Amino acid sequence: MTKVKIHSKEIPVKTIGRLSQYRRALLICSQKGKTHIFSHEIAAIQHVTAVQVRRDLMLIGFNGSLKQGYDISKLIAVISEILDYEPGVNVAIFGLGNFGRALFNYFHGKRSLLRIVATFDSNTEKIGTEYNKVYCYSPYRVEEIIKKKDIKIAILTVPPDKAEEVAKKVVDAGIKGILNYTSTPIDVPDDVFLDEYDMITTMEKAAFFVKMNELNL
Amino acid sequence: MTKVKIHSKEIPVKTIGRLSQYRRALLICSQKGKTHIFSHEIAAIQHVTAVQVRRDLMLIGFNGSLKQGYDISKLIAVISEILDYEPGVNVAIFGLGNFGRALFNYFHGKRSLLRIVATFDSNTEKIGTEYNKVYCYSPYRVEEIIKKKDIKIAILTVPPDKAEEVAKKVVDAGIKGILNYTSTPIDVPDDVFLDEYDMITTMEKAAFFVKMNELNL
DNA sequence: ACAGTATTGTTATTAATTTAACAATAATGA
DNA sequence: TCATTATTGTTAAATTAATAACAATACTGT
Repeated sequence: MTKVKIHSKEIPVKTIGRLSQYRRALLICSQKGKTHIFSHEIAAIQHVTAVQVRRDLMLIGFNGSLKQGYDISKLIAVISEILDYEPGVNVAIFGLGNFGRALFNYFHGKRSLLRIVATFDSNTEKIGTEYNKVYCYSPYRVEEIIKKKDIKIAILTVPPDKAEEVAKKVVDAGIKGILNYTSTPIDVPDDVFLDEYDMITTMEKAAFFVKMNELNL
Repeated sequence: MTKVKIHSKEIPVKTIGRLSQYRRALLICSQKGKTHIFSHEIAAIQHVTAVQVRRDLMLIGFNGSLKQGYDISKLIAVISEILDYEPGVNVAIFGLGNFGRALFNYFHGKRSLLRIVATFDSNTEKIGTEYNKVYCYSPYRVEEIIKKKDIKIAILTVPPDKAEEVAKKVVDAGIKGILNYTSTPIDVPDDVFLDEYDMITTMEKAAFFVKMNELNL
């Protein structure tokens, strides 16, 4: 899926990602008391080009004024209208190791409409405990809890050899979005959103560039 | 930077990333005793298309045989020739919170040529201690240690308001690759590799898709 | 009043990436 | 022997994304 329809207009998924970034920049500016902002200012904060900002905002039909630029609070509202989903989306973390806990903390309270409402781990010492007030369940209860708590997004930080199995299980239970942080690529049906971020690949790319850098100079 | 020269051929950076993925798939197959593999098999493991695999391998000049496909160990060797950098690249983690430690563990021992040789944290309780045998230094010693230990890649997991400052500092000290896991976008000179992964944006994208999914059905 | 300036909104162009198409090839088996 | 099959390697087309170009506009200062 590369494009999405909003107000009967096709919008690239990449634009959606940038809108989220723009909003973050806008929220910070808003907190500082700023009321208006120019495309090149947004661009500078999120290191994209000003043209791209204008293009993205054009796509969602948001207009700025020539002398003041864009009205920050209105733009936040419009972006939120697009991105947010009242009354929010419930999220669960699968695998409560270092990574899982780190993501939990990284996230905790940052977005009121995205709530981590459950965690799962196969370690019997963790099952039944609470981490930051969120209960840790046994893997046996995946289906039951996903349905009962209406969980729609799964964050996968399980060991690589468990990734596929867990992915299958959560999709069957009704999960509609997976963030896969294991090193195992997984397959999901077309109607499930999948993001896979693989740090090892990223590191290898970085190392490759270091090599290029040194060999070509 | 979108393309790279290898053997006087232009190779897209995206291909570099996929080569890293292919190698991982190949290593697993190799361990299972498999000696040859078809493009569609690699494709299935890493969920890309077979055409793309063949195209990527064409770009690096690797040939398979018509009936057996690609020789796994030779392909691993060729990819390693491209990606790896003897005698390895030294890496440091900046910010030894949950996230930093998680990345450390995730990584530890996975790639012998990519070594985490130092960590930095401003917490005085952590400074001077060792985490998994790797020393934690004070931020004051960034420049000194980067140079002394020949560190080339920085993983940033510091608080968002410190990201830019730390980035500037490490670039000045000679870092050539940054993996930025803070929520603050940073700017680096053209010759420094930068990867920014922002989990909040990703989550918001996932939530957006959940919303689309439910509204359109 | 009017030239100069800075910015938006939009179209056009270029670049990058992916997907499709297909000839070439080698093995298989009737 | 010769059609069938499965696969590679490569070129061509299509798609997607980013960049550039520029008219339109509204404000500023002279």
